[in-house]
Amino acid sequence: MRDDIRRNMPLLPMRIVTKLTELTPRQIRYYEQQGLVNPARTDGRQRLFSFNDVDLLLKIKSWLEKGLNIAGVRQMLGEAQQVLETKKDQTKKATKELSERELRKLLKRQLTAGPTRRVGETHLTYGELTRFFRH
DNA sequence: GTTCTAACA
DNA sequence: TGTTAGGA
Repeated sequence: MRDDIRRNMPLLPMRIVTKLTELTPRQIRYYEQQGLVNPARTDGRQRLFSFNDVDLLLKIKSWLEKGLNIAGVRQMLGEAQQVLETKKDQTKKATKELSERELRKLLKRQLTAGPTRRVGETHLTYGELTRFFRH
């Protein structure tokens, strides 16, 4: 699979990735700190992202927008990994289905757990989100 | 001009 | 998360 090599080739600097993902450099660096992504480095300090990195950042972004926290995203990534390791073919479809299932599970788990929400950004309130689940 | 790390009126 | 300081 030569295509994988291409997708994993570190080519994109911060500025490009911020435009591609609509994320701030601060957010991207923070996600890296949390172990969600691990972009390559140039001379030892500047980050270089691959197209796969960008894809991953977009997934992370969508998950966070759906109400997951960092821990939730980690679990989603773990799920995706397990699926990839298990089913070597049809991974795309399998991953997506399982992810949707896990997403619901994680959301409910987090909401039941309590206020893990932060002060700053809060589009979704407890009531708005919990009504999608049967209690 | 860009990006990096660390830190917080 | 934003923003700023101080360097590379």
